[in-house]
Amino acid sequence: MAITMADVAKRAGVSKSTVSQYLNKRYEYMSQETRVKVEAAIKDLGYQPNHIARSLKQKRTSMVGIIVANIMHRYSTEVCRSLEDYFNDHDMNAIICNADNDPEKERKYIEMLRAKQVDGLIIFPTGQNVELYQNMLKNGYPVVFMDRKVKEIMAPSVVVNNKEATMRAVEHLIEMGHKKIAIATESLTISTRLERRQGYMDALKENNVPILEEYMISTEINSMGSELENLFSLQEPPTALVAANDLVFLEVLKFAKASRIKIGEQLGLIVFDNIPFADLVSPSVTTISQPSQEMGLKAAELLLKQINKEEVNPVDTVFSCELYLRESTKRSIE
Amino acid sequence: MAITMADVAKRAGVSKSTVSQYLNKRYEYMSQETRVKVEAAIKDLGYQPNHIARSLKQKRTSMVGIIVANIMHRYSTEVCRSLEDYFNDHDMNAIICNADNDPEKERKYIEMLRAKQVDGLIIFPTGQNVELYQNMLKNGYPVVFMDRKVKEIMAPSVVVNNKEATMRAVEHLIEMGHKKIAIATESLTISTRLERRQGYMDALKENNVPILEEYMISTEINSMGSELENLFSLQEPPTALVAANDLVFLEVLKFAKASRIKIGEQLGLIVFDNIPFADLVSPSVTTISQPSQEMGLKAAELLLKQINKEEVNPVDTVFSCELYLRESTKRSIE
DNA sequence: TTGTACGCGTTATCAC
DNA sequence: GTGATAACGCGTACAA
Repeated sequence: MAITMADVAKRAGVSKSTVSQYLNKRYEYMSQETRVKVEAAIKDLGYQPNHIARSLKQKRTSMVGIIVANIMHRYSTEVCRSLEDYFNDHDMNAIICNADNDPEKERKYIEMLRAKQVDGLIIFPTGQNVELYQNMLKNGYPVVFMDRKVKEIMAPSVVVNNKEATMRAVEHLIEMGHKKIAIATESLTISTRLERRQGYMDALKENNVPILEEYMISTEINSMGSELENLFSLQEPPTALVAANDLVFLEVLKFAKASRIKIGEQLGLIVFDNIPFADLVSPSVTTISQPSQEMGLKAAELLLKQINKEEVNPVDTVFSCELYLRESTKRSIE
Repeated sequence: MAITMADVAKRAGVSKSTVSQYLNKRYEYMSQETRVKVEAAIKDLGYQPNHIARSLKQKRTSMVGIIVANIMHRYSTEVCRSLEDYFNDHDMNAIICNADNDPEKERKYIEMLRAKQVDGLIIFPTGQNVELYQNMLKNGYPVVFMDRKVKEIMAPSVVVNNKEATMRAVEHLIEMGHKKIAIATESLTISTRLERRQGYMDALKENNVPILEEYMISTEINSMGSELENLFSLQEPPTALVAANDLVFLEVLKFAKASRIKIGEQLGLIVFDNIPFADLVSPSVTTISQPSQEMGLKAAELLLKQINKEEVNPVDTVFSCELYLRESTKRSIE
C-alpha cells in the first residue's frame, strides 16, 4: 500500500539502513553519490516516513494529551491555543479531549491517551481520580495539572491565586459601598470554585461585613437561573454579585435581562474569567482575568522538561490574576 | 520498562497469541481456565495494551486530524467541540491543529498528521495547497473540507450558504431603510469571505442600491481599525455595516467605542458569525449564525464513512445560516 | 561507507 | 484450544 523505506532502498539500489541514515541526517556515513540517489528515490516515490513505526521503536510519540474540563470555557480555549502553539514549535502534537468535569470520562481519557503512548499529559483535573493520578506520578510519567489543584497530590501544577484575586475584587465592591454582596458558583466540587468562594468570605470577614448563606449560591448551570431568581427575591436582595466563571456570567446576563435588572446601575457585577468582549459591551464588565497564554506556556514547559527527563519540582506555579475595573462596578453605594 | 503482552503470557503460563486472543475477546478459542489465568495476570501486572504497536499492525490509529484555521474563532471552537464529541463516542481521538490561515503551516500539518498515520483529516482549508489536496483525494485518503470551499477541488465539504445568508441580511438592512451599507471582511483570500461579499453586492444590485467600492473594506485585522476610520471619515459615512466575522466584529466594537458611535442608534450592525453573548449585551447584536454543532456532526460522519470504506460523494453539504434580528439593527432609516 | 540481522509490541496464520 | 512464527515499518549495533 503505502511506500516504505524498503521501497526507497530498492529504488535507490541501497539498503534500508542507508535510507534510514539519510533520513536521520547522518550524512557522514554516506557518499555524496548515494545521498543524491536516496534523495531522488524519496522524491520519486513520494515517500513519507511512518511515525508510528518510529514511535514503536523509539518509545516516543511526540504527542501529548490535553484533558480539558470543557473547551467551551474561553479560558480553556485560550490555554489550549497557547499549548498547541508551544508544542507545535517543538515538533509535537497535542490531542485535546473534553472531560466535561466527569471523573469517569477523565479516567477513560487518561487510560486511552496512555495506551496511545502519548509522551505526557496536561490535565485540568476533576480531582476525583486520585489513585490514578498518584499512579502516574509514582511511575514518573510526565504530568502537569492545570487550573485546579488536587489536595492529596504533590504534582507540578499551574494555577492562579483564586482566593486572593477574589478577595481583592470583593474588597473593591466593599470600597464602593456595597454591603449586600452575593457570589454565584457552580457546584463546589472543584478547588477553584472553593477558593473563589473562600476569598469572597475572607474579604467580607476582614471588612466586618456579615456573611449570609443565602448570598452564596452554588449549583449546576441548568438551575442557576432559578437560584438567581430566589436570590433576587430575598427581602434584601444583593446590590452586587460575583459570577465565578464565564458560564455563570452568561446565566446572570440572561437573568438580568429577563428581570430588567440594569447591570452597573442596580447591580454591581464582577466576573471571574476571561471574557472576550468584556471591555467593549455596554456596560463594560469588570473582570478578574487569568493569564491564560503565560499559563499555557509554563505548563507546556513543565511537561516538556519532564519528557526530557529533567527534574521538575512537584509544586504549584501560581500566577496572579488581573482585576480590570469597568463600568459594571462603577456605581458606588452610599 | 512497561509491561508487554509477553510479560502477561509468561505470568499466566500461556503464549502471547493466547493473550492476544483474550484481549480481542475471541473467547471461543479458549478454555474457561486459561481465560481466568490471563485475566488474573493482566490485573496483577496492571497491563495496558500498546495502541502504537497495534496501529502498526492494523494500519489504523483511531486518530483523526483536524486542521482548523484558528481555534480562537468561536465558530471553530464550537465545531471542534462537536467533532471531538462525535469521535470520542466512536472511540477515536482528534488531534487539533491551528494553521492560522498560513498555507505553509497547513502543508506542514497535513504532512505531519499523515506521517502520524491518522485515519483521516478534517480541514478548514487555506485553499492554497491544491496539489496536496488533490494528491490525498486521488489516493482515496479520507478527507472532509470544512467551512471553506476549494474551487479546483471535488471533495466532500461541509459549508454554509454564505452568499444567500448575507444577501438576506443586507436585504433586511435595506428594508429598514438603509442605503449606505458597508461591509468589512478580512483579506479576500478565502471562499467564505468572497461569498459573503458577493452576497452583499447581489443584495444591493437586486435592490438598485449603488455599489460603492469605498464601502467595501477588506484588510488584515491589524489594520482594520484604520480602515474603519477611513470608512467613517467619508463624506457620506455608512449608516449600516456588515462585519464578516467575529474578529472583524471585535474591531468594529473597538472602533465604535473609541469614536463614540452608538451601535443600533447611529449605526446598524450585523455580524456574520456565532457570538456567545450576542443576545445578552446592550444593544443586542443581530447575527448570522452558523449551525456549528450540526456541521461538525455531519463532517465527522462523512469522514468516518470514508474511513470505513463507504462511498462518499465529493459534493458540498450546504447548511443554512440563521439570521437573528436584534437591537443592533432595530432602528429604521426614513 | 554500506549491508545484515534483530528488536519494538502487536496481530494473523497456521500447525499441532 | 493453544502456540510458534512471520509480518508491520523503522532504528541501530555490528559486521563487512
